[in-house]
Amino acid sequence: MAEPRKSDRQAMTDLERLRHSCAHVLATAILRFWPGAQFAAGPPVENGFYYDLELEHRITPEDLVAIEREMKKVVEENQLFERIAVSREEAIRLANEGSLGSIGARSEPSKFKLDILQGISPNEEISLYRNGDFTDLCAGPHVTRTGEIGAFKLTSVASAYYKGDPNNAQLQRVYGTAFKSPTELDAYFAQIEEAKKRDHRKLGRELNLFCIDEEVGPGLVLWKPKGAVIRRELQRFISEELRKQLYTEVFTPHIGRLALYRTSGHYPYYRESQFPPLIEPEMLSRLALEGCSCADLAHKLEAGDVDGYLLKPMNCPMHIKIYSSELRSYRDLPIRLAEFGTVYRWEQSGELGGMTRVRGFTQDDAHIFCTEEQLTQELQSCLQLVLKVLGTLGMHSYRVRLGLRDPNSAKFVGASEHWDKAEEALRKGVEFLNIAYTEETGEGAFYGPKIDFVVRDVIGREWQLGTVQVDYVLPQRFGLSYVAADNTQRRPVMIHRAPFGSLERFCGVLIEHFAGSFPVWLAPEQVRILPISEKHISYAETILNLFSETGIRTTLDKSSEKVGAKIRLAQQEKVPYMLVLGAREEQAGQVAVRSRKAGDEGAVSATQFVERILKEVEERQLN
RNA sequence: GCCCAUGUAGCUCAGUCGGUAGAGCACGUCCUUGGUAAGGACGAGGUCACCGGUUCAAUCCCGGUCAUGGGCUCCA
Repeated sequence: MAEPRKSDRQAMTDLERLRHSCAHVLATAILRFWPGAQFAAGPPVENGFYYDLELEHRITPEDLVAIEREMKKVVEENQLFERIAVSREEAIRLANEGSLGSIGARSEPSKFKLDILQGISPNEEISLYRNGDFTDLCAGPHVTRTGEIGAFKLTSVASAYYKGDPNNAQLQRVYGTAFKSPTELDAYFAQIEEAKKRDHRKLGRELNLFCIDEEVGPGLVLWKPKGAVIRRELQRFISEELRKQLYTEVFTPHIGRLALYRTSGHYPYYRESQFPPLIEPEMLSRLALEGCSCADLAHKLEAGDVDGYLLKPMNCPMHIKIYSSELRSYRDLPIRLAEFGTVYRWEQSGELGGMTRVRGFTQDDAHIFCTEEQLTQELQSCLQLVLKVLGTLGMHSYRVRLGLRDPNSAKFVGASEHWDKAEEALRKGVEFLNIAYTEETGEGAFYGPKIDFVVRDVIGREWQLGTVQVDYVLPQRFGLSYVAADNTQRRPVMIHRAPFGSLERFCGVLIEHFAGSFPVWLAPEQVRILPISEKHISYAETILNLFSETGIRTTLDKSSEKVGAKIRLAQQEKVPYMLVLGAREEQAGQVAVRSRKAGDEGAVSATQFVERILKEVEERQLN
């Protein structure tokens, strides 16, 4: 489940060593075209390697072809990779004369290499690697000769900031991949092609699940009838579980006063990730008369001189207000408020994509208000719920991340003793459930640590789905309290949790997980009736009515196509069950069952088949 | 937001070295009534993303905008 984290270079696998060496070959080839290119870092990555470089010329896809040809030559030259240990002074001297990440000395120093050198600790040995006439500052290791790189391909060029910091220089990043043999390379690309077929954006369109309309807005999902069925079934599933666990459901509006989010701290600290505030019409007119500029308005909003409404970026402040609307006793706790709450966030335009990264989404949200003593137990229940959800859907390839605060970052608020308690409670929770997890600093929410369930999509990107978070900060900011047994006012602790995370993202991942072939309980269309000819339509309608009355989502294909064509269409649309109805079935009162997966299953009585489907739905079978 | 690429019919894509466009699938009508992955004929469909420039003439060349895709950054 958990990926081994790439740490020290000595731990490089053979494949990583090969790919890292290929990055050097890439640099060698690029320098033959542009000797002045400044190289930064060129590590192996999950599916290949890249090398970052600064170069005035923009590398085009055509350039990649030419570079690839040149790389082939370097491989054919079968150059020896030679390790050279040097003193720090010598390395700095070479960097200053431009000889690192370079073919020979140059007029400009190797500035990135120089900077990297500065970061190497004094007790660490500094090494260079040379292949042919290309020398690079590099800890290695490498393959022995360039000829060992059996097969490679450059895949794309993108931009990246030096050391990932947007304040640094913007570099060009050339991506590629490499394998020991051409067979493996081909298999890799074939697998990518295969994965693309289950891309939720493609399937979402083909299966009419959802669409995103330019005029409605980027990152705003329209759930079409078939997608809506899936979403409704997922919501129903969650609601059932919540009822069992004594949650209560609430509804809250989509907008709220800016003041609310000032108290919570979402505004103005996260204002760049929110839709800008809505200003009351009267206020807007008055400001216009005063000749207020946009800059003034922004300033007034930030300073709190002008109020407005915010499209809600989170549900918690509203749920907090429901909590504080009554006097609470320790006897009432825990109070568990759940809502499928739609929130809006201004995600950066370059980050939007399909259903996995959107600007408006619905969380299967809930907030639990409890005493500190109840915290551990509640966290365990929440984590169990997430596991139940993922288990029911057969999703087993996820990793669990415990997101902690970064003590050096100003992003995190709240007392450190609260963070410690919260982190400890979460750690206990995952350990109690015996889940493998990794701890990552800086991955916490601003108000507290969290457990995230992270999955990968078809192109290997990671997405956070389910999340369980502990929060001491918001109860304090909103002055929440309950009356304890000793008649003192105590502060409750809050848990934020969402087993799906967001319905949009979860559905996107789910489409890919099932490759569009949803289990019966989720399938938008569960049964399609295929009469052999028009003569059998009236029998087909009888069957349709019988099925529809039981709540089974059934349709009838009345088209004048032959059964073969009807079957083909139903298969393409991934309908789990087809019922072929002709004279034989009509006479016997039966239905000929064909399943999406197993094909022709023979005839059974209609009621028998209804029972089978109802059972599969009831048990949420994964078939 | 940044870098690169892309934008032609509902979908997948051709095409025009500048003279306002084409295929397959889907869709509609008709014929066909066929037993487990494509029966046939005809037809309708496009301001070639949008705005501006160059030109006698722009879908094509140039500039800008928007959107999509891949990265980067960010992510409550």
